[in-house]
Amino acid sequence: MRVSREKFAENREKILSVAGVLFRENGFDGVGVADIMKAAGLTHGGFYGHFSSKDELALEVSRKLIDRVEERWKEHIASSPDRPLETLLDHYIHWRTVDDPGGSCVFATLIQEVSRSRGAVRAVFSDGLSVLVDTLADIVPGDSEEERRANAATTLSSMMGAVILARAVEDRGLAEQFLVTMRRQLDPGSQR
Amino acid sequence: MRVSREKFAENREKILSVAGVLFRENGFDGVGVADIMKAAGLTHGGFYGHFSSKDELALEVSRKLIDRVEERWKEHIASSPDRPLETLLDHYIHWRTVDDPGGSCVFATLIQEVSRSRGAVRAVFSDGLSVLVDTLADIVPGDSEEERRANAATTLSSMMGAVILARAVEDRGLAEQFLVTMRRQLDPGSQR
DNA sequence: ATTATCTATAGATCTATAGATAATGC
DNA sequence: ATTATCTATAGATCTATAGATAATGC
Repeated sequence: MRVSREKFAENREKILSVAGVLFRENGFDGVGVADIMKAAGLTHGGFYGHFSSKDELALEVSRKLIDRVEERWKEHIASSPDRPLETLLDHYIHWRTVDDPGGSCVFATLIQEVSRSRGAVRAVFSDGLSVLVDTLADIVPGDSEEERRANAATTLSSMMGAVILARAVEDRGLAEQFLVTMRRQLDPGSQR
Repeated sequence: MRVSREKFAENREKILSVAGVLFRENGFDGVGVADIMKAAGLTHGGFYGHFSSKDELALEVSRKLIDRVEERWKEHIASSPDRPLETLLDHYIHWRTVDDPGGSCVFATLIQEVSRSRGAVRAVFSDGLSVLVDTLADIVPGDSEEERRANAATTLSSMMGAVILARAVEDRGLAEQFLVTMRRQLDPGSQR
């Protein structure tokens, strides 16, 4: 079944898209090429017409998902010039994020697995975090550039830490504690 | 080759111990039974005389490593009655933790993988986090029990978040930023 | 101390699965 | 792009045996 150039490109996007969800839900090691192709409505063997290996797919997906996080953050910030940090925090520290790992921030789902690895994927994640710190440094409170960068670093750790822990606990009340409490603490209107 | 009762028990502990390191370094899915047995100086087949499955081993190892974290935290706290939180933070938010995933806090290495799973291992991790919040609630500042529990939750997220991110970035300067900045921010002597 | 029994381990093997390749078809 | 196939790997099982433990005897 040969397919048009257009359909080929479409299939490739579909593979990238379903892989993005499945990788975030199950980890890179937790999904197989066959699973991904099945979810994309294609057969196993066809995969290698699009990507030379599962690793290459992981790299492309990582790039795409990290770009998406960066874009989204910038959109939230741009959409609310008078309270950009509050808007960003409202979107990030939220049940939606916790309950939909397959559709939210890659870092909150895959950082640990990636940190154990070496190579291109790790580098992409590492750079992505660096960009997020830079982005936060522009909207976080602080009297000097240095202080703002410091605040950006703690804010990033805290945001992601809260979501990661909220996902880990089975007690919804405790999970909520992680979210609500952190949201309140990071609010620049309230303190610090 | 039969082995004395004592040696048998010793072998079991050795398996648990090397598995504890290898799991933290590579993830549960990242090490095989054969790898673990080899590291323990035994052969693959012998494993099933000690544990009925890899899952059972993962559960025992999880229990052991989580108990160890709880104990360590209590020791740090007991060792320094006038500044328990500072002492705990000094030990946790440290290069030692970042650079030795195989020998430090299980949560900082395996939470994401475990969060994706269901079953006994997940439950053990979940309960473990709950215990750590309780532990922190006793030493964190706050005017009411409620406020202390809230502070405990944010402190836990922040501590772990900082270590997780510090491990993820390749730039040592940025990693240090995550650590040093968070250590300073969480210091009860300085603010909040 | 001898003999019989028991059992932890080694090593081989089985089965399922996963990534990857090759042949075929349109 | 499909379908079949290949190869490597991983968890798990099986069998034989070294050698520890238990029962017996002096």
